[in-house]
Amino acid sequence: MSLKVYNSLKRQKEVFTPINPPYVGMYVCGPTVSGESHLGHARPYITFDVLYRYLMHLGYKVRYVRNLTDAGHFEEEGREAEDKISKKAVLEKLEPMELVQKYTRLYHWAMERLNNLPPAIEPTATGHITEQIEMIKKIIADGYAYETNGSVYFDVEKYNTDFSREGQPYGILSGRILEDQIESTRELDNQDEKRNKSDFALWKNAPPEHIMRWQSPWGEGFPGWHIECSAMSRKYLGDEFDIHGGGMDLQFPHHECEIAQSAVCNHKMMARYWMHNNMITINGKKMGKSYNNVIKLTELFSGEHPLLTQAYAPMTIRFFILQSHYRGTLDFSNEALQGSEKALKRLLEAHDWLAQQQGLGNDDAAATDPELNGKVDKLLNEFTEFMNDDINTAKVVANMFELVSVINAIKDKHLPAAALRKDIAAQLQQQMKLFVEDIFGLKNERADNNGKLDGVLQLLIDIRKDAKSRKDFVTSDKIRNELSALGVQLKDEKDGGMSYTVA
RNA sequence: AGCCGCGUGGCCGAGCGGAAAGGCAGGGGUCUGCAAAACCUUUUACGAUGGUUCGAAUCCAUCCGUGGCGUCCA
Repeated sequence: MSLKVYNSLKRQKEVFTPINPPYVGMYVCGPTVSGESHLGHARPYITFDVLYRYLMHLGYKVRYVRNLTDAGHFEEEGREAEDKISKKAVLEKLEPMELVQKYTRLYHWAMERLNNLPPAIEPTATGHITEQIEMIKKIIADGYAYETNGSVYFDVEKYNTDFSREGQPYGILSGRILEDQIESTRELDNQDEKRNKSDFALWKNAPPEHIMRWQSPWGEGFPGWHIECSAMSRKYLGDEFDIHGGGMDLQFPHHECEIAQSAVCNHKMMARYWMHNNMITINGKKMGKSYNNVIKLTELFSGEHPLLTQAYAPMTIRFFILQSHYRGTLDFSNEALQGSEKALKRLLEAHDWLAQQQGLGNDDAAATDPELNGKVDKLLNEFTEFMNDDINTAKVVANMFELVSVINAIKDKHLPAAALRKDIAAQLQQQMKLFVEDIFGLKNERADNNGKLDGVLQLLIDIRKDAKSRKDFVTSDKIRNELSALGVQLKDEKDGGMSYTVA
């Protein structure tokens, strides 16, 4: 059975066939590092991280490219118009690079906390000005762009006319018809510089106070909003690559413009499979700057935001996102996050216990419970089946929980461990580890302290056991309650054992 | 205006033509010195109205609500 993904370009699920197996090229639109990442940004990065991990698990050699936008229309968050910023930045001697570095570091920190693997290449727009200029020159030379007052615009109408004949009209990805849009575009700055309203900027002339500027054949300026992705994906993945991903809101105009620019330069549809994740909503609305409903990742991790009743761990966020399918909207609320927090805790505790077991299962297959074996086997096999069906992590999670019930039943001896066949038990351990840790990237966030904490707690557990055996409940309760107040929960187990979890 | 999309229990979410996954919360129970955890068990749902079909949450139509794009934003 092979992997199928929903291709936005074709509006249907398709079998994934790489252009040059076993190599896979994947480009995902990264953040603009002029501000902090928020919960909404976490979704595409987690979604495509899981896809990246899954593709590698399938044996593909993946080159994952995710850009950093650090040039162009730039403003630090919390401030207003661009020119004000530039002026203020000049007055305060604030280097654009300072902003970029600050937010890049924060972004990398958040990605690591969310346990997203770093992409193979993380190119920056400022590092590829030359490539962008070269691409723009080529587009002008071919007659699909024109210069006005030091700015360069892409001629969308000409492109649409010519490339429609090649079966690639402008709007092919988002299903828009150019004629329908011409009437509908709103007023923008410098609209009079464009031949048509639907034209978009490839290069913008920089006004004197603009602090980010580069020399170009058209004077000092900065690149347009879409050209970097065309230039950088081409440089690192070639004229035609396998997967292009990003948020649904980028489909139009960003990805549409990328396609047009690349098509002029390479005469190819740049990517075969276009994958778009849906939005995270908060009270039903997209989380975004313009709605003033943004919860930054730092705020989420610390709990410091008026909309938050508590802090949420990065793994809780990751799990919350994986509990839904990436193409559906996901609605944020404290109640939902709290639900995920508890669910994840239960999943990881069962998973940890399972991972520690040795020699689980019964050698004597005849003495095992065929119904149980069949159930576990089926649930495990479906992991792959669901992932192959357009990365349905929600269904995989559902199966994981059915297995958690089985695992806990064995742990608590409600089910005899001997009911499970040896090979099924081994498969259970192997598959749970593979999917929970390697593919979903979930891990216990217990602080790593070289086992010192564990030693200390083991001592307290021994003292408590001792006290209990003497029926000295004052002492045993004191240990339990005071540890609880410190965020360490002791759990008495069936066989007289004790374990703990750190909140 | 237009172009896409969505509306499933208290909450979050799968399913997308054949008896409504899973998680959280709530109820009852087992276990426990008491708890917690765990396990068992259980209440509650397909926006509305028509249609197609032997059969619809799933297809079609209309309506209502709502979101995204359209404009910097994942």
